[in-house]
Amino acid sequence: MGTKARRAREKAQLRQQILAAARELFVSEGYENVSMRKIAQKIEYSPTTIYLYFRDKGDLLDSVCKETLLHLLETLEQLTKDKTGDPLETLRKSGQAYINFGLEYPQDYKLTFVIRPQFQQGLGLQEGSVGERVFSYLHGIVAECIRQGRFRDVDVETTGQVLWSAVHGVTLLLIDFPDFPWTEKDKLIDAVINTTIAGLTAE
Amino acid sequence: MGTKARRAREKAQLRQQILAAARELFVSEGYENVSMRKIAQKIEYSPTTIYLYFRDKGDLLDSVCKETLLHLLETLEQLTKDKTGDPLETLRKSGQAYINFGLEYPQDYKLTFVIRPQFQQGLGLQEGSVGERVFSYLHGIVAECIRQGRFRDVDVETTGQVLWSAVHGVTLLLIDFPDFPWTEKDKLIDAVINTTIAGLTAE
DNA sequence: GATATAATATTAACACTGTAAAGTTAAATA
DNA sequence: TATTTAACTTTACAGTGTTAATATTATATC
Repeated sequence: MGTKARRAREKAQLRQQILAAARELFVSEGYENVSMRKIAQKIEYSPTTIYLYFRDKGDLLDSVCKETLLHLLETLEQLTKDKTGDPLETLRKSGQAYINFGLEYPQDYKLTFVIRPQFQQGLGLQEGSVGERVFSYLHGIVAECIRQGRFRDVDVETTGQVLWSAVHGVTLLLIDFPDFPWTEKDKLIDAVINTTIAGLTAE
Repeated sequence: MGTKARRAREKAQLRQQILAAARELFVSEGYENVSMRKIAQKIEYSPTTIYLYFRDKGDLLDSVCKETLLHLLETLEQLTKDKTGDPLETLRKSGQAYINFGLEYPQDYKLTFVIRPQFQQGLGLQEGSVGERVFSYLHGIVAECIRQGRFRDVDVETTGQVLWSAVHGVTLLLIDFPDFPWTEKDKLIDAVINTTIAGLTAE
């Protein structure tokens, strides 16, 4: 009596196929240049079939972004499997990883942190959401730095938000203004991270 | 024989009227939710008349953003009329002013620094452009700080870009994620600016 | 195996989009 | 007054997200 299970599996498969097609097109053509019809064509279904799996185009975007956040979270957590070591160093590496993620998948990053808040609402940060988990990851590291007395300010929230501002800022600028006469990219990234951490530790 | 002059004046007037209508709608409804027809209706002309004054919707956006950059530049320059005083303090005030500008006109800021690079190309930074003038303003202050030996790094470009990353980052985050549990807004802004400047000055 | 039922996919339609081309009207020049 | 020029509008096209109605297919029941 596994037909039911098989059907569910097939349904999930098609859903995933739609999602993959949507992501590919969003990334290559830009969210607003992708029509439901284009996505449908790519998966060889009629346009309205998509609506059986997703509420609307915005829901499709939401789902793509959720995957991206999960990917980011995994990338970050991978990095800090070895809990040992200086938390300041962990923070530095996490910042690097965050920025690198953004630059490696610039369009995915923009979809999640720019386009989505523009069309939908902000990040879903409700209890247990992926977004919330990314932040508690950051908070964990920052809290450990504070616990060891490495930071001037002892406010985890503010400190975390300052860090986020810095990495988000440089990531978006590098993505959005590729023609700007940046100093050598890696030098700039290092400078942003070092400056911010130095500013937080300075007595 | 002032008819020609009057006609030119009228033409410029209508252009300005279109621009004003476009800005109002872009700001209140969002760029992608504004149609040429809506703009036309607002100024009580037919939709295609706009095309006699602007190449296309993107050109309209460009022009709106150029005005915004000019407004930003004036705001910043206003602030530093009195050249006296600590350049570090000037930098601090400029950072504050930049962020405040973004938060006071969030949609205009996003149009210029997010939407435009998405639909058109980046900032127009060619010689003498408004964008270029904003940057040379920043460079001037940073250069003075470096001249007085206040910064660790002596690279004007990198230092300027680090500062821009910080203020751009926090501005966008505050605009894009209004529901995020930010620490008190002014506290965060102060923290970003103080941290960055502290990081740049730390020995 | 035939039939009823449920799941899945499609077709047709609506009101809207940016913008190119052609047509119309009013003003300036000759 | 006739003609050219400028300003503006009408019409049209190909495309958009999405809903409602319809059709098709696969499963469950007899």
